[in-house]
Amino acid sequence: MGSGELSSAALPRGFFDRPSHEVAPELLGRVLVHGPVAVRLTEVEAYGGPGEDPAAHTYRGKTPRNAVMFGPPGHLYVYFTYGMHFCANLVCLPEGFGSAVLLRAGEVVAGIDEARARRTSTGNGRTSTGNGPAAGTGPTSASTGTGPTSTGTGPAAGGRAIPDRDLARGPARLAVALGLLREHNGLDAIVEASYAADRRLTGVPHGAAAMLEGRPAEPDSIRSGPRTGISTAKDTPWRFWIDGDPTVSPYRAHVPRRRNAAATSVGGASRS
DNA sequence: ATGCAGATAATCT
DNA sequence: GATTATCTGCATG
Repeated sequence: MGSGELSSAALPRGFFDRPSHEVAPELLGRVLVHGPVAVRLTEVEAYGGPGEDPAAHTYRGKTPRNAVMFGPPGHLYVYFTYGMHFCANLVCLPEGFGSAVLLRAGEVVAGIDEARARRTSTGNGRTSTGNGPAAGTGPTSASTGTGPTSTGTGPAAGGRAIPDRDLARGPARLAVALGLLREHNGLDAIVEASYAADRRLTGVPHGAAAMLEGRPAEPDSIRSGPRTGISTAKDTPWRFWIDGDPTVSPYRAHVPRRRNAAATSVGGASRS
């Protein structure tokens, strides 16, 4: 069916009206659409509610930042972290319960040119550190998704092109590829079934999001393990991924960032 | 292939 | 003031 991925039905809100650790594994293989870009989820992490999950943003209760997590299910919780990155979650359980699933990685299945442009340029608040805008002229479409080709096409002299598998490999990269920013915090990812039937979601308007059924991952292919980048609750195996999928991000243990000795010194006469 | 350090700002104590 | 649900480039083996 060619690009059949985008013609799958929309997920109902009830799908997210469950504990996040139950929703998370079933989210693998599903497709999140935002404007022209669609991503097939291959890696996610569940985060629980107040008092039950020390690693969750909601552990200490409701605050202005995590308010969306306490709202109705199926909405996007987008937060800013490390002074430069956005990460996207899908809210679970009914209003009043603060839990969600962090979207850690996926495969871009539509709008690959747009996704690459966002990841390449300084587009979404990304600071182009070392490499400049690369002046990349539009590479070949390769919209079929299949075909591991596209390697040979000129990556623009001077700057190497981002491999397809890395476009949404990691939570911050996934957010950039989908064009999710602060303003999309709270955006509803559940669309009306009638809308899905009429438009077939082949062209979700810019600014709108939609969760599609996609093709759920085979249960036998799902793996689980400890969550990434957290300093607490390291024994809770609430990270789920599709075994063998090249877009799954490598596991990285949390490393306490080495503080600047001068900054922490109490009376430190440390001169720089 | 693996490891480290820097960037950079909102949020919470 | 410390921490952070991270990414990237550069260094080393």
